[in-house]
Order: sequence, then structure tokens, then C-alpha cells
Amino acid sequence: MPETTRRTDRFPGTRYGNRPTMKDVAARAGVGLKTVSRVVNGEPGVTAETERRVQEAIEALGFRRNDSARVLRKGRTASIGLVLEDLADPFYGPLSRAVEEVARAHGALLINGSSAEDADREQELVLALCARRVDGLVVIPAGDDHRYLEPEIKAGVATVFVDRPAGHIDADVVVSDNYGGAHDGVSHLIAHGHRRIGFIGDMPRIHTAAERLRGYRTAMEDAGIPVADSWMSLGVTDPERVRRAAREMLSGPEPVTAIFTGNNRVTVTVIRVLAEHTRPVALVGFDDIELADLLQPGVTVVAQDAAALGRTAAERLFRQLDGTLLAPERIELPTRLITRGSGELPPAD
Amino acid sequence: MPETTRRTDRFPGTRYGNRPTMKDVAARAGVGLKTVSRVVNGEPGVTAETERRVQEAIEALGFRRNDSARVLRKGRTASIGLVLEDLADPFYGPLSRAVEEVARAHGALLINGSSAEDADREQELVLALCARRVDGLVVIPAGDDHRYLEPEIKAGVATVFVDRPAGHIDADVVVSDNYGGAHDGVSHLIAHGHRRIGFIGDMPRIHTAAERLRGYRTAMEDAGIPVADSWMSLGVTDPERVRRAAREMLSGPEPVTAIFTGNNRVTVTVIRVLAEHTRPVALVGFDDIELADLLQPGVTVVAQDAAALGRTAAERLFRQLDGTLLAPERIELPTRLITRGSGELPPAD
DNA sequence: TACGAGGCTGACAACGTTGTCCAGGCTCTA
DNA sequence: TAGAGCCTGGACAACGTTGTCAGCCTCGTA
Repeated sequence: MPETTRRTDRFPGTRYGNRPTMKDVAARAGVGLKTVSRVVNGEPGVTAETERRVQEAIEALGFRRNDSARVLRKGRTASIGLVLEDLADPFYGPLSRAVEEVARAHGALLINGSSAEDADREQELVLALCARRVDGLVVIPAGDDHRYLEPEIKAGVATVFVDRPAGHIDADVVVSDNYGGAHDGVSHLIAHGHRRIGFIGDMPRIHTAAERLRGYRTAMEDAGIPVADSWMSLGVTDPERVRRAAREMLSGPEPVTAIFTGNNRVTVTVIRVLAEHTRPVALVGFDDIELADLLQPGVTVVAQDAAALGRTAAERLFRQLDGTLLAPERIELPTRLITRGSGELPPAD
Repeated sequence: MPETTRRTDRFPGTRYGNRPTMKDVAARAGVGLKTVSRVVNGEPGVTAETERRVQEAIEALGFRRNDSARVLRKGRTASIGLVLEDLADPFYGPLSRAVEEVARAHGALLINGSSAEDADREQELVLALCARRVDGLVVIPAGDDHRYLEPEIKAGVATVFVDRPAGHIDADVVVSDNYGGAHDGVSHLIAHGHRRIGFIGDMPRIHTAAERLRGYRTAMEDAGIPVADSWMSLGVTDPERVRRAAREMLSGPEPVTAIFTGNNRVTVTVIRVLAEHTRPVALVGFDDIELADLLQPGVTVVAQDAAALGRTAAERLFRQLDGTLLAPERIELPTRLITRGSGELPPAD
């Protein structure tokens, strides 16, 4: 029975049960505490025979090093935090996975949490992660003021923002070329003869939404097409309202012949609306969606590389931790137009 | 400047930078260490005036409690681990999110990792989580021997397996009714007149795959239909081989008129094959897929409730931690047949 | 006025690990 | 054979926090 058994009496709430400690292992192996530490960490300076005895004791007691104590002593936790909007969103799965792979390559674990698009919850999560002393943070911001992070960053928490820039602080950020992608997508529709093109996107206070809107506006302007207010629907994101917005654009006095959708969720809903619609309407969506190629017609999209966003951000994070990184920077990854049919439909008035 | 500044000189590797500690806060506020602890933890027995002074010092120094030290002292980490196959798989997103929500409701953080369907990596991850002293583990097993977890469970790490049962140990497990779901799906095809029904699934050493295969076999048997070997393709999972397997079934001497697919990835590939195929072939797939309703025809599926799996497992985990839970149990959640068209096509010979 | 009760506060040890430093035993050489 | 140098092992403090406990101060009451 390990020496530490008594503990439970004093802390009935503990869940460690009676985990053996290095002290217990040392006692059983008949060696000093530090010798056990050396064996566990593969440090040199231990005879093969002593090592064998220690290993045997470890085995017998089922000892496992307590990393909390280790962290306390060493100062590094070898873990990083990832705060995103919603793990269940198919866009974030690959991103999260990419961050994890990079972390793994650096021997770090990933702690993550969903902000549910709520600024307070984002802050709560981030600060909880800081209290855990994660070495670094990858944050997909929900809020637009991140000054609360200043003391943390000053204290050495590496931080990289992804998908949207940080608010009111100077930090690394990795984003997609939202403006350029939207510009490409809308120009593509224009090149196929469309002039009355609708836009359905999120609230412009969200950075990505604002940039995509700007891409739409500029592409129209570049082509010399004045935009009617009724062609734009902003801040609309729940399916029911998207559906209504789409129907209005399609049936107004100046009905659109094409729609550009600002994110994957909107795209899916609009596809449903168009499926019920008799007149063919062209569609280009921001973000790729699964099975887009199997629909009739295939859905033309402006695709972001979610995995690349995550990978780039995580790599930058670890470069901050290495100390090989200098000033905060903004990195923009290109988007890719994937033509599948829906964006190449001619205007049908 | 906080007193702990010196630290950096001694441990140049540390990333804490110079984080103020409670000691620093105490010094600045002119109070004792324990008083700071009381304020930080909202314990009673502190005058309003003293509390104000402490809060002020906390603010000024940017202090944040070090949870590693707290954990070491208290014994509970208020974090749980989730080990799954691949975060990027759309099936696991909602599951992971559901686990997170339950954890959040219990004030715990979620640490997760992908095993990449590799048994060694699963073990490595699980043990790393145990070294962090997570309070509990939710595991979607990749390997089939979990005896390595015995000392951990004995030491008090709550453990729940999801989606597939644990190997060689007695532990809580939450699974879908894979057998029943597959039986329903295949019976549905039979009810629509099919007799030559193909099955494409994963290796039967994977529990879910074996159960689904059993559902297929039993449904056929129940209908008195002998199964030709050429109708079954097992252990096939990469797109190229699935494609080949499907084509062979469709063109053999006894061509199938319907296919039952064993998981979402297989289903997607088979949909692609059928899209190029002239003769209409019925299809029912295990697992729901996004946009399945928008394809022509809509894809009939046997849907699992991934979120419910995660939620149920996590709740059980916390009941283990509460101590309100008794013996390990196996919980089976029902599946649901969603008819959308592809499963209702009549046989076309 | 003296005394006890109760409210605040702080000193101290402990959580399990690792870095530092020293002791003792060995080998090797002059 | 003595001294230098190396190798192995252990004692001890420290990481930042919390539980225990004892001391002090104030207030009410006899």
C-alpha cells in the first residue's frame, strides 16, 4: 500500500484516489526520490540495475507522473488552447484538427472550447485557459475587443487569432482573403452575363462578413453596375429569415438572376430555396460544402482552406514560443473558386 | 515590479514571463497571502475594505490564479479528456460539442485529441491525459485492448466509452443500436421489393462494422434470402476501393438492385458511383449526411444521434464523478430511419 | 471592568515534482 | 599509494496554491 494512502482521509473530495507518487516508488525500489525522477525523465546518471529496480516499482504500483506538479515546477504546460465558435460546424472540424496535428508535432496537448459566438463566453474561456497556464492560444474571435488579453500576452502567453482579426490589440492574425474571394465569386457571375446579383450575408460587424460584402460591392462597382438596396440582405443568418430574404430578391420589382451567399450555412438554405424555384438562378457561395458536386447543378463556391488556416496559425504560435518570431503580422491565405455549374448558369429573366 | 521577477534568471526556459503570484498581490495590498486567496476564491471572512485593497492590487498587477498549483493542492483538475478518431469527421463534431456542453455545465474544461484510428496513438493520448490528471475520460476506442487503463480507473479516473465498447475491461459504454439500425435499413429495402442487396462496410474487427453486418445478414435471413458472397464487401473504406467494389456488385452475374452502406464515408462514395450509373439502384446508408435531402433522389439513411451519444456519455461520466453511479453499464441509443427517396426506389433488373 | 464569543487575519505546512549541490565510492594515473 | 576525476545517488528547496490553526481585536454582557 503506497505511503500516500492517508491523504484521502484529509481530502475526501479528491479524485486521485490513492495515486502512488515518486516518493512511494522510491521507497519500494529502495532508492532516493530524485533517482526515480531521473528514471522517469530518462535523464542520464543511473545504473542499469538501479533503473531496472525503479521500473519494476513503477510497474508494480501503477505509478504515473503527475504533470500538474511538473508544470508547477517547470513553468511550461506543453498545452495550447483553441477557442472557436462551434466545434459542430463543419468548417471548424478540419481547422481544429490541423491545429491539433501541429500541437502534437510539438509535443503539446490541445484544450478547446466553443464560444458559441458569444463575446462574454469567449473571454471566460480564454481566461480559464490562461489560468491553466496554456503556453499559447489560438483564438477565433467572437467579440471585438480583446484588450482583456493584454496582461496575458505581456506575461508571455503566445497568441494567434484566426479567421478574424483581434479587436484593439496588436496580435498575429491569419485570415482568408475574404475580400478577394468574394470579389472573384461575384466577378465570375458578372462574367457570365449577370447584372442583377443578390448578396446574402452576416452582420457587417463581423469582420469576415464585412470583407465579403466589400468584395461584392467592389466587384459590382468595377463592372459599373449600380446595386439596388433590395439586392442586399445583411445580418441575416437563421434559415427562416434567409429563406424569406432570398424569396424577396427573386420576386421583387428588379428580381436578381444570381445570388452570392456569404457563408456555408446561408448557401445551404439558399440551395433549398432555389430547388423549389422554377426559373433557374445562378449561385456562388462562400465556403465549400460537402456533396456540392453531386447536386443538380453542382454548386460553384469560393473555397477557403480551413486546415491551412489552422496549420498556419498553430505554426506561427509555436514560432512565437520558440522566440524566433518578431512583430505581430497579418497573414492572408488565398481562396479558390471552384466551378461546378451553379455559377455558370446564364441569366434567365 | 512583482517580487517574483528574479525567477526568470534562474529558469530561462520558463514561459510564464513574470507572472505575479498571490504573494506579490499580498505584498502590494499590504495583507497576508491567505487573505488574497480568500478574496480570489470568494471565501467569507474578509472586510469590504480589505477586499477592495486586494482587488485593486490584483487589477494593477494583472494577477491571474495559477490553476496548476491549485490542482496540485486540491486534487481535482476540473477538466475531462475526450479521445476520438478524427475531429475533422463531421460525425464527431456534434459529439464533441455535446460533451463540451455537459462539461461546461459542470464547470470543467475539455481536452481532446484525435487517435487517427490508431491504437498506439489512442493509448499515448489517454495516458497523457491521465498524467494531466483529468478527472474523467470519454473515449471512442481505436484499439481493442484497454487493459492499460486498469490502474487509472482504479486510481479514480472516471471513464466512459462511446460508439464502441472497451476491450477486455469492464467499463461504461454508450453506443448506437447498430445492429437494429442496419436491420431496419435492410428490411426497408426488402419491403420495397429488393432481394439482391449489396453491403459495403468496414472491417468486421471494428465493433460497429460487425454489428451492422450482423443486422444486414439477419434481415436477409429473416426474409429467407440467401446472400451471395459477391454482394458483400468488408474492410473496404478508401474511396477508390469502395468505388471498385460497388461497380463489381452492380455488374456481376447476379447484379444487386440495392446497396446498404455501412458508414457516411462509404455512402458518399457510393452516391458518386450511382450518379454515373444508368440503371437506378436503391440505396440506404448508415449515418446521416448533410444535404442528403437535396440530392436526386434524396438519400434514405439510418441516422444516429451523435450529439445524444456525446451528451449521454458525458452525463454518465459526471455521475461517476459524483459517486452516484454504481456498476458499469451498456447503454444503447436508438437509430432512426429517414426516408428520402433513394431507399424507396423499386428494383430495376 | 472583566470575560467570553465571534469575526478577521496571517503563519505555516503540504500537494508532487524538478534543479542544485554535495557526499561517497570507484577508477586511473603519477 | 595518494590524489584527481568521474560516476552514481540523495538531501533539500522551490514552484504557487489551499487547509489548518492560532492569534488578535472588537463588541456585548454580567
